[in-house]
Amino acid sequence: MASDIEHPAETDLCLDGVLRALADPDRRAILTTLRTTETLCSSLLPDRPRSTVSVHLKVLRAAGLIEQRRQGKAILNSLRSDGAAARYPEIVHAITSADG
Amino acid sequence: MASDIEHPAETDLCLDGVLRALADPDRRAILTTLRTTETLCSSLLPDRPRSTVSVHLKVLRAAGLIEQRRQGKAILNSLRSDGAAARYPEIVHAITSADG
DNA sequence: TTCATATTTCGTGAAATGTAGAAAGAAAAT
DNA sequence: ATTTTCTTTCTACATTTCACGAAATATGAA
Repeated sequence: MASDIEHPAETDLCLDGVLRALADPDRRAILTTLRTTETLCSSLLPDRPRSTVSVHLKVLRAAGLIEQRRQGKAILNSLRSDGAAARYPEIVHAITSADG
Repeated sequence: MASDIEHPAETDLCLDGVLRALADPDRRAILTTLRTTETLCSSLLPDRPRSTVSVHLKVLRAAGLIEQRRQGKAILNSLRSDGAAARYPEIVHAITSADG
């Protein structure tokens, strides 16, 4: 059973989704972490339950901001360079480099 | 009775407020209009009741994105250059110039 | 002051979002 | 096949957000 992780095409992204995804401090914190390291779901936001972090990651992935790929049992999360960052380069760069 | 319109100081602004204000299509449409013309509340978003537009303007003002000043009976809305645009220049510029 | 204009606030309901525990899914090791 | 590990979905609930009409406020004119 291939557990495909769905990543939207760049053309399916919309500014609204990107901005709503970015309008949450926890999700921006996730992006800040991913800027320097590929990280597992369980390592991001240690103070939140896994299910909560998982939902945040789903929002970020649907917005085209991150990429998730399975590696063994775990799933590696990283910034996605061909998605929102490609379609709205200035916006994504400005916000993800603004720090928290 | 002076009805002061409160504009937050630049130092009181926060990224979260700015991004949440920008994460709404109607509010971004307002900003797009204000980019070229000072406009009355009643002229922005003709398809929405005044009360709704008024709340959007309040959110934008609290985020430091717009300035409101009374002129006679009406209130003129314009982009604010010393607020969010000064504190988060790249972000605000990137988003407000991305258009819809 | 009374009236007209322009906007804001209030009260309410609908929709979206965030949180979290429990159960289920996916992959590797035994 | 069973167990273990990591993650996601399910389900429920609380909070937030948004929209709208009605009433209230602010200003200028008659």
